[in-house]
Amino acid sequence: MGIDDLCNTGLVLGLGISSSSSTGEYKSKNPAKLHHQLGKIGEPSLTLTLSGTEAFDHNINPVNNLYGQDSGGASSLISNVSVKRERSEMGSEEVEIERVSSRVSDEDDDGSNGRKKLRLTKAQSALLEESFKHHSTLNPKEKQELARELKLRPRQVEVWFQNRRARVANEPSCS
DNA sequence: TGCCTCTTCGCCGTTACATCA
DNA sequence: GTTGATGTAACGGCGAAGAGG
Repeated sequence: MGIDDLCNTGLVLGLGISSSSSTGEYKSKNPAKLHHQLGKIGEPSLTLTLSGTEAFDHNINPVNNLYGQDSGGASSLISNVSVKRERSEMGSEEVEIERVSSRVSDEDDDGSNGRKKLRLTKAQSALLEESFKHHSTLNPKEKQELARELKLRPRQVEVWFQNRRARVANEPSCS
């Protein structure tokens, strides 16, 4: 997918920080810490709107459907180890996700613990790309919002951004 | 004040899966 | 139907930095 494709998605994205912190100065140079602090200092807001498509439901690929989406954006079929961070990020909700996921894993019909590979839909990728254009890193709140909008787990959003940053780092600079 | 532990994050290298020629 | 190449989601480990004791 190229940038041109993104222009045709009809997606509208808004990102902003609704805090009174107008200086934009944070203690840490480490983006990780910066966003950690940012999450405490202000209340970043993220607005995602799908103006050109209906719900994702029309675009969900078979893999996504296989994962089963709930209202919190949590996938039901996830590995036992993948919830390590989200537990601490989201508190009780993530504990629930972990509980459900382990249940599903136990019931894995073919008995294999191999990971299923999620393929993001075009709409999901477009939204992530659009968000990435604004910020190559996400603070926890933005991550939560994005995950909710995309019906993905926060961890999946986080991984996507990680991989995306890695791709950018490996891309030859074009200008 | 300095040290230690814990927590959270991003980065890196790698693995594993899905798709295509 | 099989195979190798490619793209990428996901994992595990590591170090950095802040918070709290």
